[in-house]
Amino acid sequence: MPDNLSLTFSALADPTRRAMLARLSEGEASVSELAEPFLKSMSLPAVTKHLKVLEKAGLITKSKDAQFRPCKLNAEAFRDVADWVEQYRIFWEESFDRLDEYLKTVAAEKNKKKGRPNGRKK
Amino acid sequence: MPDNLSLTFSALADPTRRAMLARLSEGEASVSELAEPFLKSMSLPAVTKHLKVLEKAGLITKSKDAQFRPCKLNAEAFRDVADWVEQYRIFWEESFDRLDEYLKTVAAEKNKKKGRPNGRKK
DNA sequence: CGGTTAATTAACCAATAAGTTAAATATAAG
DNA sequence: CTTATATTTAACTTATTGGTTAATTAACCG
Repeated sequence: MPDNLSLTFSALADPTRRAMLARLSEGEASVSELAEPFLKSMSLPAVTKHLKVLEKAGLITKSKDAQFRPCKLNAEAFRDVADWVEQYRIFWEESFDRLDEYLKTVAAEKNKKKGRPNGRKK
Repeated sequence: MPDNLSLTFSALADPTRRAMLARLSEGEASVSELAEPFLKSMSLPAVTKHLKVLEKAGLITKSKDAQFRPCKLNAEAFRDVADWVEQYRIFWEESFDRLDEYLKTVAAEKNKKKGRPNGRKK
C-alpha cells in the first residue's frame, strides 16, 4: 500500500490523466464529457479506470447528478505536490551562489557525523 | 515511449526514490552512499535500478570518480514539475472567491461553444 | 599481478498497470 | 414497464515494475 504522495505522483504519470485534470481545471465535467477527447483512442471503461486512479490519488472527487457523475479537482492533492516540490526550489531557481552556499552549510553540519566521502584524490 | 513529464512523475512515484532525492538535496553522493539506508531492505542492484529510473527521468545525473559514480540532482526536471503544478495553484490556494470568479470566466468563454452540460435539475 | 571495492548487467519472477470486450447497474423518460 | 443513456464491473491479456541472485566490469591498492 503506497503512501499518498506515491499514489498521487503515480496518477500524474500519465498524459491522459493529466489531460483530464487540465480539462477539469476549466470546471466540473461528467465522465462522458471527460471521455470525449479520448474515445477515438480508448474505450469508456478505460476512461473509468483512469478516473478511478485520479480519485484514489485524491486528485479529483466524483459526485452524483442523476445518471451522471460530475468530477472536479480536489485541491489538497495538488497542494501536496506543490509542497513536495517546493523543498527543491533552491535547486531549480538559478541562483548558483545561494545554492553553493546552501550546500556548504549542509555539508558542514554533516561533517561532524562522519568524515568520509568528500575528500577526493586527483 | 512516455513523454518527459510522465517519466518524471513516474520516477517520483516511489518513496525509495524520493528518499534518494532528499539525500541528494544535501549534496552529491555515490551509489553506495545513496544505497546505505536501504541495504537492510533491498539489494544493491535494486538501488542501481532506482537510480537508473531517476536518471532517465532527468532528476539526477551521474558522473565518474574512480570506481565511484557520484550522483547529483538535476534542476530542470524539478523545474518542470514545479511549472506543471503551478498552473493549478489557484485551486489549492484557498481563495475561493477568486476561484469561483475564475471558473465563471472560463465557463462563460465555453458557453459560446456548446450549450449543454451546466443546466441542472433538482 | 592479485585481491578488493564499487557498480552494473543478465536472467528470472511476481505483482501491478493499462488496455480490451461483454455484461451489469442506475437513473431518466416515454 | 420498456427502453435509452451514463457509468461501472468482470474477466481476461499484455507489458512494465520492482525486486531477487549470480556473474561481470571497472578501478584502485599493496
